[in-house]
Parts: sequence; C-alpha cells; structure tokens
Amino acid sequence: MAKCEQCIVKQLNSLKTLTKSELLRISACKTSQFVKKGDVIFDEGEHLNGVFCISSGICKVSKMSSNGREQIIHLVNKGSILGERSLVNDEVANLKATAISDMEVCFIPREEIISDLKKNPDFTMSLLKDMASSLKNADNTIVDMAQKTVKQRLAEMLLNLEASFGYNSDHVLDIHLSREDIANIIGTATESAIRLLSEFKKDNVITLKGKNISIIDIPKLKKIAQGF
Amino acid sequence: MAKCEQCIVKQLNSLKTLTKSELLRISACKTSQFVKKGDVIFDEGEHLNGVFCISSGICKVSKMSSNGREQIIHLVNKGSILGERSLVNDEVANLKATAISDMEVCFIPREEIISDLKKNPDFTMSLLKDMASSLKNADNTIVDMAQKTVKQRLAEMLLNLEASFGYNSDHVLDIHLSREDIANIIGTATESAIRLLSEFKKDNVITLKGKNISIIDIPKLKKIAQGF
DNA sequence: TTAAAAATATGATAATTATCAGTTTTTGAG
DNA sequence: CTCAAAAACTGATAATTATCATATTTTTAA
Repeated sequence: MAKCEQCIVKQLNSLKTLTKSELLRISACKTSQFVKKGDVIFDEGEHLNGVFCISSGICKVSKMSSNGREQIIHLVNKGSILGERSLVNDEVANLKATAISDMEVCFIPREEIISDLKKNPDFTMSLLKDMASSLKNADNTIVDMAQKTVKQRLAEMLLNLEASFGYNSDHVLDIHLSREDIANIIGTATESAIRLLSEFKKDNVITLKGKNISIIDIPKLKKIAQGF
Repeated sequence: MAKCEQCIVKQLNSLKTLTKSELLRISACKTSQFVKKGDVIFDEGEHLNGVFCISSGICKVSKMSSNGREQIIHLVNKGSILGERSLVNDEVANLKATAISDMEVCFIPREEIISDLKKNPDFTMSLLKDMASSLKNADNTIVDMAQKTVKQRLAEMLLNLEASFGYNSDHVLDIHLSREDIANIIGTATESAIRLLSEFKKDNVITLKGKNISIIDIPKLKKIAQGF
C-alpha cells in the first residue's frame, strides 16, 4: 500500500502541516479502497468516523433538496480531503459524496486525526484557514445562485471547471459530467442546461462532443457570466 | 465602558472559551461605538484589522453581485462576532456589514485575538467548530437558493426569522426589515417579495402592518416552504 | 452483436419571475 | 405640522425557466 509521506493528498492541504512521525502513524492505520464511477462514498446522515483522502479521481458532493432534486455543492479533485467538517463537530454527514470517475480513496480513522488536532496547533490552524476559505467560496456561491440567471451560472461553471480541472491533450476539459450533473451544479432542469449548452455551441463559445467540452472563447464566456 | 467579562457577546460564542485574564486584557484594549441604523460597519474590500462584537442591535451581512444587486447572506443578532474569517486568513473583507437597527458594537484589534489563537487551543477549536457550523448552514442555503422557488424561500425565511429573533410582546417578529431587504435575502425582485407577502397575508398565513410581521399559521408556512 | 435502457436533444406550452410604469402610503427633515 | 422623498403597492407585460411529450443517440448488458 502506498505511504502517506509520498501521497499527492499530503502536498495539497492541511495534512502538509503534519510532521513526518505523524504521517507515519497515519500511514500505518489508514485503509485504501478503489471506488467505481457512480459509487457512493458516503451519504447524508451517515456517521463518518474519519476523513477520506482522494488519491485519484473526481467526486461530486451533493445534497437532496426537499423538492427531491439533487444539488451539487462542489466537485472534488484528487489531492483533497472529504469529511473534515463532520470530524470537527462530530455530527452526521450533511452531504453525500459520489464518484463521478473511478477513484482511489484512503480512509483515516477519526481518532488519529483528532489526536493531531489536539497536539499540533499548526494543523488546527491550517484546517481553520481551509474552512475560512471554503466559507468564503460558499458565500460567493450563494450570491451567484440567488442573483444570477441560469445562463450566467452555466458560463461561470464552465470557467470554474477550466480553472479546477484544466484540459487534456486535446484541449478538452479534463472532467466528464453528465448533462444532469451539469444541471444539478447550476441548479436548473436538465433540459434547460442542455438547451443553453447548445446555444453556447451555436454561438462558438464552446465545442461539444458528447461529454467532451472545450472552451474556445473565454472572454465571451466571462462576459456572459457577468450578464452581457 | 462595559467590561468584556459581563458582556452578552462573551456568553454566546467562541469567546466563552477565553480565560478570565484573557478577557481582561481584551477588555482593556477594545473600543466601543454606537452605530446608527443604515450605517456601514465595514465594506467589501476593506482591511478589518480586528473583529467586531455586537452588544446590541441587528445588522445585515451582504455582498454585491456582478449584476449590481445586493444579496444578504445573513442577519446577525446581538451576541455574535463579525469578521472572524478575515482574521483567520488575513484577507480583505469579502462581505459588507450594515446596521438594520441602532447598534452597539465593540472592536477588538487583530493582534489581541491572534495572540489568543496561538496560546489557547480551546479558543481555536471553538472557532473551528463555529466555522464548521457556518459552512453547513451555507451549504444548506446554496441548496435552497438553487432548488427552491421564491415562494418557498420566503416561507423559509419567515420561519428562520422567528427562530432567530422571536417575537416581541405583541406577537410581532422582533426584527424590522424593509421589503427590499426581504427581497435581497431570498434573492428576488422587491415587487415579487411584496406580492408574495400580500398573498401570504390573504391566505391567513401571516399578518402584516408595515414592517410588523406576525406568523399566524406555522404549519402552513412549513408546508409552503417544502413545496405544498 | 443486438436489444433494452439510459442519456441527450428538441419542440410546445405552462408556470414563475422580472421589469416597467404608475399610484398610494409612510416617513422624516425642517 | 407639512411636504418632499422614500417605501410600499398594484397592474400590465416581457423574459426566463420548468414541465411534458417525444425523437434520437449513446451506452450497457446479455
């Protein structure tokens, strides 16, 4: 099994503040698993008992609305940690995590991380900064959801995908989302998302081949996102 | 000037984990000010250099969207602290705080709180829990904004006002919001908010006299909030 | 390989929400 | 108290978005 000291996850977030001996201890007790596309990593209401490190793959983090529709809160790439929040306040999960590609995920039991929280102030502080940053993003998302049109939100989402996941060798966005997932990110009906994507394609803002999306006119997309 | 040890703010949040001597130190260096209804406490982009404790009154925390409309992210009652996030990550304010009633606010300089963050792990942990809780609320708000109709959101907002601010002696909600503020909380046009409030009144869900709102049929309001 | 299922796409229409225009009511400064 | 400004309200209409129906394409599993 891979060691935490070399893991990509360790380089990209709060875990980077852990000492070598702390990492060794965690490495010894972690479990690793492969998750297939579509599989649920954890669901709303579950007791997590630890955090998940994403070594490879992408998952969506979502929540059911009382209307019975899924809202995707964010997409999580390799190198990230899931479940920190449930760890901190010891509540059941408020969100659901589902693989949207095949993934490799490590699980670190609650007690191990908690012990670091208590002993390593740098780690706590780093976690605090991560949360502050997440909170800022969440506030900005609230503003967008409340004030922007579906078209603006779609444009913005495409720009975010580019920033977070980049392109593969063919200048195709390195993430494959179903039209339904796209709709559930921007909070609209699947048909509306499809229509707007077609419109963007017709207007030469993007190209579309199935789930392969390329952005070809970033300035235009930015203008659309701001309401022009 | 009032002392921090007896302040209501101290009893309701992370500050409660501070020791007596820490509170005394803060008490000595804090400044206190009266803020009139409508006054801005801080604006987006400002460097805060400290946190604000609300001894009395209510303020709104909002952000301008690129469409030029204000979105109110939350309402903050006495006993709360503002600006913790800018403190943690040392960034300029992402949000604007405006008094919606006359207020009394204390300001604690950044260095004083930072010193507690570094020395008192209970305080850091408490702040972490607060942030985790805020983040959960923010995620739920995103779902509501993205998936619920304006009518559902208005119903939910009224229920939230009741939970957060309660009633005065005449069974009137203990917060006075303009119709524009109500619209900016639920993310709609002022006229739409007015129309829906009138509809709720006609349907005997609430009573309305100017800014005095009473909820008279909570079960019905809950049903509306869930889409029935 | 092929049939069934799922996903994508498109049209027609309904429902929701925003915008504009104008009126009435309330508020607050002098 | 008075009057001008702001806020609240109402109607008409336009724009956006959802829903339903159905066709086409893609994917999946046997």
